[in-house]
This record gives sequence, structure tokens and C-alpha cells, in this order.
Amino acid sequence: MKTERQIEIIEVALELISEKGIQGLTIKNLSKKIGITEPAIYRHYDSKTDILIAILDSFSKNTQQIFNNELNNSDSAIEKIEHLFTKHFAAFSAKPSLVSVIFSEEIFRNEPVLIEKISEVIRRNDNMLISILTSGQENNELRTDISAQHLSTIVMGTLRLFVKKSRFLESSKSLPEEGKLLVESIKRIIIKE
Amino acid sequence: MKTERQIEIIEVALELISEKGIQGLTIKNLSKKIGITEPAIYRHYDSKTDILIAILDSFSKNTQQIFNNELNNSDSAIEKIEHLFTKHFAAFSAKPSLVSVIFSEEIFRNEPVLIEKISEVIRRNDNMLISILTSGQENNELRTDISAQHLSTIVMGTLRLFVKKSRFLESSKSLPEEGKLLVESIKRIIIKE
DNA sequence: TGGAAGTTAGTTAGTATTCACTAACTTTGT
DNA sequence: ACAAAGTTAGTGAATACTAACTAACTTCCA
Repeated sequence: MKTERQIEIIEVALELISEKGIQGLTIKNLSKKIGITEPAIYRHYDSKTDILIAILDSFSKNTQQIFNNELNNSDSAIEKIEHLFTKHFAAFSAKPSLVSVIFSEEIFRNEPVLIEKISEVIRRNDNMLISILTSGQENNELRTDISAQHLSTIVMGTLRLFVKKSRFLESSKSLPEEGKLLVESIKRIIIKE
Repeated sequence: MKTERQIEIIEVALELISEKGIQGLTIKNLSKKIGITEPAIYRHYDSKTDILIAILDSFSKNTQQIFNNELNNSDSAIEKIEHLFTKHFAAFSAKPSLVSVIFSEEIFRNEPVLIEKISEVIRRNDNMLISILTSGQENNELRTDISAQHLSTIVMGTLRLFVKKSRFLESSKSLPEEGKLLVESIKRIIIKE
């Protein structure tokens, strides 16, 4: 279990990465933003790498939970995909730093242990989305002229770029509002006519 | 114009970022990999930030050229999109470090001048792709039940995630080979029935 | 044409600053 | 009273960058 301070540390670390990139995440910046001294950080995590690992584990848990909820309910595939988008948009609205870092795996390139963790998360999420799409094809809900693998890349790629764009280009509408429209387009694209 | 050494520096810098992330790009690593001493780097670029700016400018020129070639020829929109993908796959095969960093804007978060440059590149490429798609819709080539803005996010998002996946998950087929199949799926999705 | 002057691209040695992290001590809450 | 969570003061290593010097070319012109 994580203590309050541990949770605060990974949340603030996430904010720092979101604002200044991975180079902005230093123990000094982290402690200053929290309001304690540098050595105090080490009462809660043994090393900086351990903090990054905790961030990735938190991602991993979060996304796995989202996918599991969708896999184990009785909704149609279309509804599952819709929830997937909606939940990501809600999470991004609530905590912009989180989702914007989730989709930036290149940030965690410098430590082999982090690359391994990231690769596993990508692989697992990909497989879960593919299994949702495959069962949608089997139910005659989704188009079958395109493989579930390709549909997965299209759906997830669209979601990711949409979120990233919203970080770099500001829009008049809110993210969930504009996202809702995009989901309609995605549904129209994958549905069986 | 860039000297040979300047080109070498940005190429090696790109390799370092690709291998170890932005934190792997240090003047020491850079000079060691090139085979000169650290101060020699400063004969060719005034600062590390200038090297990053040069990388982004090179991206900017490259992608603008690709888009311009496509905009100003007489191909159909479908063919233009197909070329867009093919050229990216070819570039990635030839120099994996380049394309994998192009699509990782979060790497350049720490300097405001870099964020500004990145945002401009994203915005410009987005507009060019939208104009290709819009003219395809006007020619009755592409489906019109989905806005060119959404089609653009779908097409570019798919391309980007596909390239990123190929970096983290290894596949049996080659990138251009597997990419060709993906392009067929994308075409099937955006074409007017 | 040959030597002086300047340029280019490198070197060695060193700067101040920042980095992650530690030892030893103090405060705080139960 | 004791453990958890903080502090001050410091470590060595790494960071971007600079100063001063040099070898090897190029340019220029008497």
C-alpha cells in the first residue's frame, strides 16, 4: 500500500514531467514543489528510479482496471470502445498531467527496467483492445474486412493523437465535448453497415 | 547551410535520443560518439539548445517537403495519403532514430523555444493533411460523413501509433511490408463507397 | 612564388552549477 | 518512549560551457 506522501510524490512528479519534461523531474524540484527538503523524499522512495517505477505501476494498474471493467461487462463492443474513450477523456480532464505522460513512452527510455515495464503495458493494452474488437467482429457488430489488429491501431492511434493534439494546440471546445464528436466518427468507421 | 560536421552532430544526437532518451543526449556522450572532445562541439553549435533547434528545423524542412510534393502533384487524395505513409515507412527503415523522435514531442518539453517550434510543426502538418483530405472529399473520392479534421486525426494517429508500436514490440514482418497492409486498411476506411 | 596573416577545428585544463544521494541530528505524533 | 518524517550539511560525479593554446589549411599580396 502507498502512504499519503508517496501518492503526493508521484502526483507531483507527474506534474513536473508534464510541465517541463523528464528533465524537469529532479529531486530538488520535486521536494521544493511539495514543500519539504530533498533528503525527506528518500524517506518515502529509495531512489529516483523507484519513483518512476511507481508512476508506471500506477499507470499499469489504472489502465488494466479500465480494460477489465470493459471486458467483463455485457455491453456491446461499440459501447465498450465508447466507454474506453470517455474514461480517458474524463481522466485527462481531471488530471491532465496523467494522460499526457501515459502516451509518451519515450520519456522512460533511459532505464532498461522502465523500457521493459512500458513495453509490457503497451503489449497488454493492445491485446485487450484486440480481444474487444475481435468479439465485436464475431458478434457481427463490427466490420470484418479489416483485421482486429488494424482496427486496434486505428482506434488507439486516433485516441492518442487526439489527446496529444489537445496538449499542443488549444481548442475552443473542451476535451470531453470535442472528444464526444470524435467517438461518433470512430464508431461510424468501425461499425458493420 | 550546414557543414558536414554539423550534420554529423545532429545525426549522432538523434541516435543518442533514440537509444537513451533525451537524458542520454549530453555533450560528453555526443563528443565521445563522434570521436572529438567536448569543447570541439562548441565550434559547430553555440549551445546544446541550438543543437535541438537544428534537429527540429531539420524535421520541419523534411516533413514540409514531403507534404509539398504531395500537395502539388496531380495524384488523387487516396494516392497522396498512400505516398505519405510509404515515405514515412521508408524514412523510418532507413534511419529509425529519425522518425521515432519526430513523433515524440514530449522530449522537447523543457525549453519554451522548442515547445513553440514543435507546436508549429504539428499545426502545419495537420493543416496540410486536412487540405489533402478536404479536396478528396470535394472530388467525391473520400467519405463525407466524417469531417476532414477527424479523418486527419484518424489517419495521422494510426500512422504514428503504428510506428511507435514497431519501436516497442518487435514483429516478424518488416515495417514497410507490414505498413503496406495497414495502408490498405486505412484506404478502405476513408474511401467513399 | 613564397611568406605573413588569418581561419578552422581541434586540444588540455578548468569553471560554476546541478545532480542523486547520504550521514547525523531533530522534531513530531501516538 | 519510540518510530516516522523531517532537518542541516555535505559527498562525489556529472552537467553545460569557457579560456587559452595549437596544428593545419587558405588567402592574400609584394
